[in-house]
Amino acid sequence: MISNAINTRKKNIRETVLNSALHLFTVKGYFNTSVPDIVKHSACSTGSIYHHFADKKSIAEALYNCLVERMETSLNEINQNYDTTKQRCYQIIKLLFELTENEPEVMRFMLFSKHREFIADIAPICSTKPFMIMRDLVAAGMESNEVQIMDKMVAVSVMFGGALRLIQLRLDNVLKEPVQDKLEDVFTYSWKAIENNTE
Amino acid sequence: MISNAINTRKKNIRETVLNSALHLFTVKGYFNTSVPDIVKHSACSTGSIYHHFADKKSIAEALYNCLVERMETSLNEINQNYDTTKQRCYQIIKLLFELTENEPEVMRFMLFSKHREFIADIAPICSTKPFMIMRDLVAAGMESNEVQIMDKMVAVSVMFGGALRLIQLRLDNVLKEPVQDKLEDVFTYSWKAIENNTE
DNA sequence: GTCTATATCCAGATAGAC
DNA sequence: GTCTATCTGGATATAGAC
Repeated sequence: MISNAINTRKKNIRETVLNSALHLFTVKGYFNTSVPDIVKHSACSTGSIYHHFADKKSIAEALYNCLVERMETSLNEINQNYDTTKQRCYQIIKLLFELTENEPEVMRFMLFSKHREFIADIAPICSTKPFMIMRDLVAAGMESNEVQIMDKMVAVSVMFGGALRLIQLRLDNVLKEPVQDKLEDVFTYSWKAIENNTE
Repeated sequence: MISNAINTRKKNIRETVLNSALHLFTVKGYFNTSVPDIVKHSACSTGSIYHHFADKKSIAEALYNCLVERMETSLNEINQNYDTTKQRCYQIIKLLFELTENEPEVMRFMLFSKHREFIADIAPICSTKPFMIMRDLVAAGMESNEVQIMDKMVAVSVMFGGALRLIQLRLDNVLKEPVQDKLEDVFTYSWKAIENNTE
């Protein structure tokens, strides 16, 4: 789930701990989760955990980097498999919505934890790398005349802001239905906002 | 700043503490702020603080309720002073953008702290009351034919998602310019997404 | 109502056997 | 590499003088 480690058979403490941490961090929050909590949930000993991770903070960091990397890979795949900006944007929202329903914990941790509160020097670049892919994607759409010329930050925010907002509402359980039910709608309207129809 | 207390002259510990707490919570985060930190910053003693607040959590609660209430008032004022959905949406985004630049701490605390992590029983209704005002506003726009008929959650998310996303980028310092510079653009494009032009 | 001094608890982290 | 037992600091919260 977390890593695509090679040695899947031998009990991998690192991975076990990361899975427990992901669960506990998203359910109780980082600060409400103690290392003893992780010990209990993962059934790994304190000693083992501290053998594999320098400290509690490092667990969160490893988790974060791992998930961001996975997201980056998925986004790059979408860029390879689809050619128009419109298709790519659609696929990205689809991916985000699927993740929200299938792995809400992952989504919650990636999008809505305040990482800066517990990860000391989060590389601002890394933190926003998936964001940058999306921004560049929209910018490319402007060059190919698919998207209206406008401020790039505005374009990417308008294109994905609605979907991200829906995800948040869903994770907060304000939205009761699966967020996928809204996929076609939210894409259609968000795209309508930025598309260039003065062809 | 925080409260409109009557007795502004006599040193008001409650208010002083709330101001310090807002500052510290947004800069360092709730969990990285200790009561001794608040003691130092506010220059109020531990004893005084615990005389006015049951515990640390209660400080955050008081702060949160106070800010949400203020926001609610502002939104209601906008509803009174403007009649079309379009104008109201514009004014709401304008308000949010002004708050972002003038009182970024307030904005950060309201929009992006994970309150559920530290406020025990946050009334889900209260937590989303400003959200509900916005939703109802957009819904009213559908009845008056200003806004296309669509799922209300989708509509409110698309209408305000872009602006909220820009605010987040600004608070995270990814966006370097004042977010107001984007006001006209983000409103224009977001509104374009949901407006009804089959009049 | 405000203060200082202090009790209590438990988190994060380490030591050292196996 | 994994474990149990334990240290230590600092956090929340209280006691009690003024």
